[in-house]
Amino acid sequence: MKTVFEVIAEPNRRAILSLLALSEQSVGEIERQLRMTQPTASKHLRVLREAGFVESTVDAQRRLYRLKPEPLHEVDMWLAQFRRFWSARLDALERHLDRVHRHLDRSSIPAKKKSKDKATRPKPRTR
Amino acid sequence: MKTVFEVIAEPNRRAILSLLALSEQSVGEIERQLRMTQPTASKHLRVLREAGFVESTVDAQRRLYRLKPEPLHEVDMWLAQFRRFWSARLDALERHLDRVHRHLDRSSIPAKKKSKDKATRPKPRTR
DNA sequence: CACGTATATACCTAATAGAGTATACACAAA
DNA sequence: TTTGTGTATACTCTATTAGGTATATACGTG
Repeated sequence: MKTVFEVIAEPNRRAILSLLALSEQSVGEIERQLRMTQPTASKHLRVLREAGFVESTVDAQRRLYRLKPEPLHEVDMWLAQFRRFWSARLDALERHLDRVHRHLDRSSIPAKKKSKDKATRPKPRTR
Repeated sequence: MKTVFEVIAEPNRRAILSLLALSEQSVGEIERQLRMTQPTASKHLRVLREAGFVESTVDAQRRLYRLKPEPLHEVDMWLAQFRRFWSARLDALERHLDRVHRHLDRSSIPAKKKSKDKATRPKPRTR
């Protein structure tokens, strides 16, 4: 079975998920709103269902699909390890580390964050 | 160029990103830690670089790669539309809506959240 | 310069995915 | 039962992708 990341790599599937985030939809409604053929919609829904992103209930001839959040939550948790790189709180931390760094350098000229100061890089070496 | 979602669909690339979340690494360090051949590492790094996930600086023969957060932030923002499905705050909202719903139904027996009450579903129809 | 190290790239191949078309199946209305 | 509607699936075709091997390029050392 596909990983959650492979599942959301496909644009039509992401579109279906966004649609289902608004409300449950039948296959036909999805087809029409997203301008895809019926087999294409059904096939993507199958992938989403098998990966746990959606579930369906029968309503006469129709199948009503709705979102199940677990796999998306999993993606969210994977992202956790990177959040400090863009959260506002890190900006503050970075500024703090910059200040400390400049202090340790005893440089009177305030260094830019992206300083290419040779001394801070590991020595070239041969293995 | 690949979408951010296609980029992170590949497990080796996700592993590289996780590694770079810890600290910048040379190609050789990535190869060894993730047990991939050198060309494989270089090729994945190229994809990551072209999509803006990483940047590299030259250090003698080595290239040091480090994370750039923008594309991952983009994924995070895409997820926003789904967060209400798993956030604690929604649980409260759902309970609230359930209460309201039961009240409108004038049902004396507390209905379960997943009630399959026919009356709440759209009528079958022919187009 | 010759040689070793680090990385990038070209080329080939196998596997896979997604679209399209046709068809099967389930249900409902007449 | 016949017919129309809604959905799933089988089959085929094409394009893309990732890995492997070989090679090119850049740099450093002696």
